[in-house]
Amino acid sequence: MTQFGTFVHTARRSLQEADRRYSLRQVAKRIGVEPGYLSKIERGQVAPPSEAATVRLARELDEDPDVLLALGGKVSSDLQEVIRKRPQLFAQLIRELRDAPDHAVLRIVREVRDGDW
Amino acid sequence: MTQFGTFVHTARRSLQEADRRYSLRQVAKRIGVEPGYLSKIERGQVAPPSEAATVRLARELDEDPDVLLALGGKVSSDLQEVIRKRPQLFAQLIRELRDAPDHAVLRIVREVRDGDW
DNA sequence: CGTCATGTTTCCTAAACACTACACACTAGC
DNA sequence: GCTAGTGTGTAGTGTTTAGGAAACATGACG
Repeated sequence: MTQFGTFVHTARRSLQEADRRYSLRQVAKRIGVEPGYLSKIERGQVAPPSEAATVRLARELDEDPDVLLALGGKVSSDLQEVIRKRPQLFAQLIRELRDAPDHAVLRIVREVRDGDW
Repeated sequence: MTQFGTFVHTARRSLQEADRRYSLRQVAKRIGVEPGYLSKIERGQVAPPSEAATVRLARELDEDPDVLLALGGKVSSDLQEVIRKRPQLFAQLIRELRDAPDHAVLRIVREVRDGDW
């Protein structure tokens, strides 16, 4: 699970090259955690942070929150809520799509967005 | 969150009417928890149990595990795993379907099952 | 009456989670 | 050389999760 740390570290360093406001300390301050904690996160010395902190971090680093949450082994609670409201329906759908290729899922997304229901 | 307890209690009582093997104590024993604990669960005196225990309970009471998990405020970890493997794709899909009517989602499920990708 | 079996109550806890506090060592720039 | 800023190491904290143990009260029935 050090995927998370590496990803964050890399993303931050990359931003830091161009802008020194992306030091570990400053990022930590902006997302509201202690520097020592962020340091440990980046080096995988502790588990990925809470959902809230992960989302703040993703925003700060201009990364997709859902992706970062996934790397942290989590699923956004608003997605979970959608599923919990109609568990049978969504459980069925998601299991059905487990092995579907990306393009098939994408086609469905578009189909739905063009809202023909 | 006493929805969970009430649901379990009602389901168990209903089974118990026809079959006295569905006493609280016996069910507790079969799903591997202490009677006192199940008692508290049914009366909402404690939070819903872990995913594993919830699934065992659902099976025992012949209820849909996904539904019972939902009542307990959880989402099955195998569903979460599917999402975590392709977070952007599934996050998009699920958010798109948040307000879609049941029949629209069902149509998609069927479409996918008839696997035309 | 005694003894099962039922559900309930009280008290306790081990482990995991999500962090903070603070001192330390290094370096970069003026 | 100083100081402002950088990242790191160690230790400890409060909270939540997920229950277990054991005693208690009630009723059924043989």
